[in-house]
Amino acid sequence: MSRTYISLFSCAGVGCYGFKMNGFECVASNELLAPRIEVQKCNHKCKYESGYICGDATKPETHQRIYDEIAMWKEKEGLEQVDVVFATPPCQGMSTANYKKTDHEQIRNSLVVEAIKLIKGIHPKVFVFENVRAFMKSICTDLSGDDMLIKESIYKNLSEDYNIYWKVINFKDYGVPSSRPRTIVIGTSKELRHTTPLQLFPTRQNEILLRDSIGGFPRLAYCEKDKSDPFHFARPFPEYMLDWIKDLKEGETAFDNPDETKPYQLDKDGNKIVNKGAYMGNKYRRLIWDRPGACIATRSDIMSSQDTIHPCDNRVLSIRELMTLMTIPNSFQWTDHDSQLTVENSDEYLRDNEGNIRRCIGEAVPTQIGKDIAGKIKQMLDYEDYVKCGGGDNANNFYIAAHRCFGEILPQDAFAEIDKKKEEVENISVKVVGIRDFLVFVPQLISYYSHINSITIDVFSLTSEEEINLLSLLEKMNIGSNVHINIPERAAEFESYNMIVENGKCRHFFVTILGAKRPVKKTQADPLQLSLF
DNA sequence: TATTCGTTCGAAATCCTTCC
DNA sequence: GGAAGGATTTCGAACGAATA
Repeated sequence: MSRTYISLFSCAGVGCYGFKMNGFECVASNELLAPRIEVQKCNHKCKYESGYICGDATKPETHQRIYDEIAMWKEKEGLEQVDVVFATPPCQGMSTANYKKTDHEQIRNSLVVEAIKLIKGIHPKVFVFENVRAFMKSICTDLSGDDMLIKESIYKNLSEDYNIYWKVINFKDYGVPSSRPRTIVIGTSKELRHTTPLQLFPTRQNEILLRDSIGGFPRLAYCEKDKSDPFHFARPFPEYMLDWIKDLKEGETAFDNPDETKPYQLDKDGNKIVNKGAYMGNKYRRLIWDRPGACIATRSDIMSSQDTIHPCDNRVLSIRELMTLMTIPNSFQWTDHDSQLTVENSDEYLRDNEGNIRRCIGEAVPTQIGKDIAGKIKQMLDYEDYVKCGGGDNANNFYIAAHRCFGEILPQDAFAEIDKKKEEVENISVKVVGIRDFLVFVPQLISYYSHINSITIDVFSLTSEEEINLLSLLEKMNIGSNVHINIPERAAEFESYNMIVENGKCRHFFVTILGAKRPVKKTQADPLQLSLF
């Protein structure tokens, strides 16, 4: 049977399309707005029509419809347990682009609580939240009725059953050609013996420049349409605005123009009012070819919104260009008759739907991110099944080793400290004291620094038995060519480390320690640790 | 300093009902 | 059937705080 998932606050299903590309079946998809559900239908997201659940997630009947759908799948399809719940609750209350947010946004933030409720009820093998950078630090009203951080609410309600790991990453570093800092929270059921959240995060990739992603698209003059693609056209705007933008170089905003070509508005008497607030530096601004694209927002249709102007044409980006910047494949359908749309017959359709499409793109999870995470989930769940059915368990990676040893991933306070430093490093050296600290921190460390040139880890304070077993484990493992693990006799006289991990916590971060010679203390490993090997 | 899954506002367009 | 008038939705542009 295919892998299954349920998506909550699914918008147009752009991120979910990545699940589909990995062969996942959608059991139920909940979204408030009907036009967005229609887009999902065009892409045949759900196997059954009843899987498209258009309704308010705060209403009990909406929850019930999701449970009914699961029950139907259990009966008809032999579903035992939903594999994934993928939730992307609305983020307006947390977005920093929304300066007019008020306290009532907390009500909307609390939609995340509906997702938590559903995850508790559905009990999937894995859950994934995707949201804006401030997600975990925002306040919600918890199931208990108390106001607390979303992070606290997630841990309070779900950490009993799930190992949880979260990171803020910028999707431009993960195969998406436009900037998009987002929080990813992944939880894996503690019933899974071989999977931890660390393994399911997207894989870091080199940045993709605007030139390399949309540079090859046909250039378009004012109001011109590409004859071969109805979604690639220069959206019309008033002709007088051409003077504002036609001479802009990449990265320049029309607000820096001389007075005669500054953006203006006419008042009731027909007098020009020149607009220039303190924060208008990215409005009426041209994008830059040799950088990744800017974050795609909901109002990509107008030049007065943020970073919407093409690097050299006098127009905003076309729908097709936006799709490319959000890694939405051309096979993704916005209507049930995409293939019949032509430049000649698309005007009416676009008149009615362009706004919706652009908003959907601006609120989407890039397909590539959904695809990457879904692919990793599938791989690990297949492995779980393989072992369960009697296949060999090679227990050959750090994540599993740490997982079995301690049963859960430690809280991430240590890594929050690293985040605070915000230093771009190419090489790091780490001293780790003791097998326990090694198993708890090194997997997270390697995951965190997977993109850098080299990670050198010196491990101290091992018993002879631990040392032999660790060497044997290392031999079997595939931990990446940038990771070097040594078991030296003692720290070199003038050795310096970027980080020392000792006594169950990271005590120093990026503190260079010269002459860090310490007595090697032999400790007795406890039976649990030994049983690992 | 640069950036951001946005909201608000007025105005225009569209929809809907009533009346002649 | 079509004009008038009101209700609702959509459109175009303006606009700033929080965060890193």
